[in-house]
Amino acid sequence: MKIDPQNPADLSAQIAQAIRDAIVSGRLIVDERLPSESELADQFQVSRPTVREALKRLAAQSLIRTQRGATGGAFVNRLSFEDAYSQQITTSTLLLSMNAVNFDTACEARYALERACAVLSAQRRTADQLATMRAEIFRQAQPGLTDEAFCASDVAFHRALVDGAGNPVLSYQLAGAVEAMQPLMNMITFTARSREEIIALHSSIADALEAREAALVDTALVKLEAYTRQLARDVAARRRKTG
Amino acid sequence: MKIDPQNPADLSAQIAQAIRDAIVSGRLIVDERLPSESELADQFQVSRPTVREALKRLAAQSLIRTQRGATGGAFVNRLSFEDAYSQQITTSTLLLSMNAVNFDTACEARYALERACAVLSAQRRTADQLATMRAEIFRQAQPGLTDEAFCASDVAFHRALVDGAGNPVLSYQLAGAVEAMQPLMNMITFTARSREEIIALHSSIADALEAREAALVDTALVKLEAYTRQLARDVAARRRKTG
DNA sequence: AGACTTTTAAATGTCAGACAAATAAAAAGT
DNA sequence: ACTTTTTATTTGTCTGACATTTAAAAGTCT
Repeated sequence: MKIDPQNPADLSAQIAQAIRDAIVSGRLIVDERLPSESELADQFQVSRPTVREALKRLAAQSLIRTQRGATGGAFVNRLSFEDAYSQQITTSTLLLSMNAVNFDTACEARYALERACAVLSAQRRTADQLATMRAEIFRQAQPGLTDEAFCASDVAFHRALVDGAGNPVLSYQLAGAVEAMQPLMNMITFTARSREEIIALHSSIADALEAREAALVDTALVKLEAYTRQLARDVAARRRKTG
Repeated sequence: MKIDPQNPADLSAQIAQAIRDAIVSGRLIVDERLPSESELADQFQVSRPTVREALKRLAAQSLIRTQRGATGGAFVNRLSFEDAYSQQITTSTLLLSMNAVNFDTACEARYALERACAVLSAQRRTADQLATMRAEIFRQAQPGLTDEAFCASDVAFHRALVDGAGNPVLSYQLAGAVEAMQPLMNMITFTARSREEIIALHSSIADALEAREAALVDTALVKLEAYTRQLARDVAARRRKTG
């Protein structure tokens, strides 16, 4: 692991990249302890604060974890699916909000991915996952539920649907797409009437999954997508009128 | 923006989180300049190195960029799709390699997502994207092509297919899935015979896209997935025998 | 006056050395 | 043999300084 002191880029960025490469290439393995900060400073011929900046960069990506104390230090972190989820969610959320992604575009992407899961979910969903979905539908039907709580329940419902595919890689990929859309969905304030319609569609999805009918799940999801986009158009139209 | 000095967590992590929250919530907007490191140190009542560690954490997530010089400083970064791609690719790659994800699981996820794109791609692919795919197929047929180059061309082919959907959010989501699998794919050393088969399937995909026949694209992708998994099984079986 | 050069100020990047706090192992004491 | 104390190591933080980059301000020449 070496760096180029002539490189105009930050030393801490170069050091972080060198260590990152070592991890990705497998030269550093999971749970292996990195040299102490002082040793790294010697190795790279830089000061300890510079090394620390590099290590913080890696920590921000969950590539390492640090422990204080006698046997402490920086350890290569096993990137868990959970860590990956949360990173993907922040990235996706920012991407959508900062680039002013069209609602239709985000919606289309989300349902395209979700329908891909639904086929597998119809084959493999567990009784437990189905029960989760039914419970969320029940919660959604409660009168007096706030918009935020309704949306959160919606996310939980779809999360269960996605997890039903029994493929953690798929779940990870979709977590970002589904959750990142929540702020956009929150902008669609639901009337009692539109909630009813959504709950009905959720129910037909659950029914189809219970019967393991992939085609029916797909149909219901297509309808739900169309309805969601319709609601968004209505909100936009109302804004143009009043605003 | 405040932090809790009693919190046992690292001050730099707390500060990073406080600024991150401000960005995600929109209190800090794109291209806005953060206070200088010294000013932040005063605000948070910590030293400048601590502030710097926090800023490096944010820089590692592409949330800010820094500029030196008189009018320099840290600026809120517009997270580009490209930045998001590369982050997703490293995360996905590590996730797959560190968690010893089953090849079948990764493969299933990848093709499920890709088939979701293919439907849209059949409707919207441009002549340019189709030409890219044909060019990659041509490259793949060159004798003497290394395994690495063949795999890279394979990635480019599928990338064009995904981009054909004309939905940047979908492209972003899939970049990780497709590219992260390349190391796993590289483990399947392709014989001349299996290359032929893959090229034939690629051609049928391109033909179907040219004719805008979504169903045919889907069929070809299903075949390609089945064949890929078959190849992986063969390699695994051969390893058990010889190793 | 206008164009060019030099100076200056502000900001990040880096360094050195120090102390605090946490932690586990080693040493001491009961 | 068990408990307590000490000690060494490592990360976390602070202070202060200097280097480097950069743009604006000041100065100079035509």
